[in-house]
Amino acid sequence: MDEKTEEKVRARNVRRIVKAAIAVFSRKGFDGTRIAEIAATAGLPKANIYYYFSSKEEIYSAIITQLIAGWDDALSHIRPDREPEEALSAYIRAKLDYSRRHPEESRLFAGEIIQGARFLTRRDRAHMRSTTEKYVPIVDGWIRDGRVQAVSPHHLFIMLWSMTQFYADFELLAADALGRKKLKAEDFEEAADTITRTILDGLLTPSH
Amino acid sequence: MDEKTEEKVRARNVRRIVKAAIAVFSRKGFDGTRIAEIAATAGLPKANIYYYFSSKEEIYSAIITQLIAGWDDALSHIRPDREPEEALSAYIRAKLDYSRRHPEESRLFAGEIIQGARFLTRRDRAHMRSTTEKYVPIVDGWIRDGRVQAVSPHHLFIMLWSMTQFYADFELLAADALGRKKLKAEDFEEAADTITRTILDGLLTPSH
DNA sequence: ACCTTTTCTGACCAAAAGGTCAATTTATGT
DNA sequence: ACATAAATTGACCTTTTGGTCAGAAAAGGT
Repeated sequence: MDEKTEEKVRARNVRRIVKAAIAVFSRKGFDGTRIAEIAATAGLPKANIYYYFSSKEEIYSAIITQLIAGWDDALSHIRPDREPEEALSAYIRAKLDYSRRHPEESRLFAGEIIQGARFLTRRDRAHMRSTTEKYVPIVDGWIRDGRVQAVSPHHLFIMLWSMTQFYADFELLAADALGRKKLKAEDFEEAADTITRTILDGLLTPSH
Repeated sequence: MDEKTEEKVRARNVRRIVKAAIAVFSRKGFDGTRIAEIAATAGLPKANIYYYFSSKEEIYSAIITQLIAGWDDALSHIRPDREPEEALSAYIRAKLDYSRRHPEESRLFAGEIIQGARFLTRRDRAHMRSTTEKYVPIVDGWIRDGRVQAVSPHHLFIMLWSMTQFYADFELLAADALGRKKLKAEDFEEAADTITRTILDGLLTPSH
């Protein structure tokens, strides 16, 4: 093995292929993606792709599952058993930050959902569902304690999710609206501020 | 002509084809769509499609342009030179209502943007841009008059757009989150209420 | 009735794309 | 050094697909 890295050949190539696949799938969608293009991007001959993956769908599904796990990691450090103000503000920032740093994965996933989640497994869906449900009682608790207005936690999460995703998934529209060619880090900053301020002001009960 | 309708054959078939194409494109995306499937959905032989349209791209582009015009119509009756409360609340409801009634077009457009707006013409983009810009000074005026908090109008529009689109574009996620199989009209109602209340409470200055 | 224009459609084609395979090369353990 | 397993790859196959076309059938006008 004359490679510098100690990494096993298999692991390295799988990683290369997945990375290339994310780039292509996110730009072209599942149907628009050509295995030949993934191969070219990864710098491998097409047949070699099929040595590691048995089909286009297998690559795609692997990416989706890995991506959902990534979201968990990104959000797991958020401890919502804190002040609603802090917890929500941290959530918004973390989510927006994740969208900014992983726009390709974000778009890939968005495309998958828009087209009916053809390859999203039952397990993946259940996993997402249960993650949401974990946070619902916390918000309900805040409402019971009179710390936040009585809103549907589910709709609240949908609102937060939609706004934070938008800047990555529809970057093109957001950039157009802001008169930019491409979004900058400061645009994400301003987005976080605006969302946080508006939502929190609207949500927190006057007494706080 | 032994058809009952007075409609010209050409107009009728073009309409049929476009309708079928919207259904298929929205589910499969541009690359995933097969002309044969559009033909089958429209109840016409494939070759007949090519009598009316010269390529797949032509059908697709026609739909996109028509769709953007539709948005204008849906939103033109909103007169934002009213109270911010009324204007924004009407905007949210109209936009959400449009999303609910035209989910296919909505998703078709979302897919197009996510994949880099490959077929969105310069004119279409400019048109969208200028529509946004038309509303910016109004919000700025509200801020100057101290009626709403000082927020970036652009980010505000992005927030409104993202939330109202979400229920159509990512209906699957929203339905999962709400524990439904498919969104009902009442879910859209509740969404409108939640969004309106939260955003307005956060936006309006305390004195109002 | 006759001519012109529009519409219709089965058959066909070339290119593209997912996937296969057998033969070869490279790594690994002993 | 040798044997076995892992990795590589060009050539190839099959199916799919966007698009074409020539001739037939309706429609429309006079």
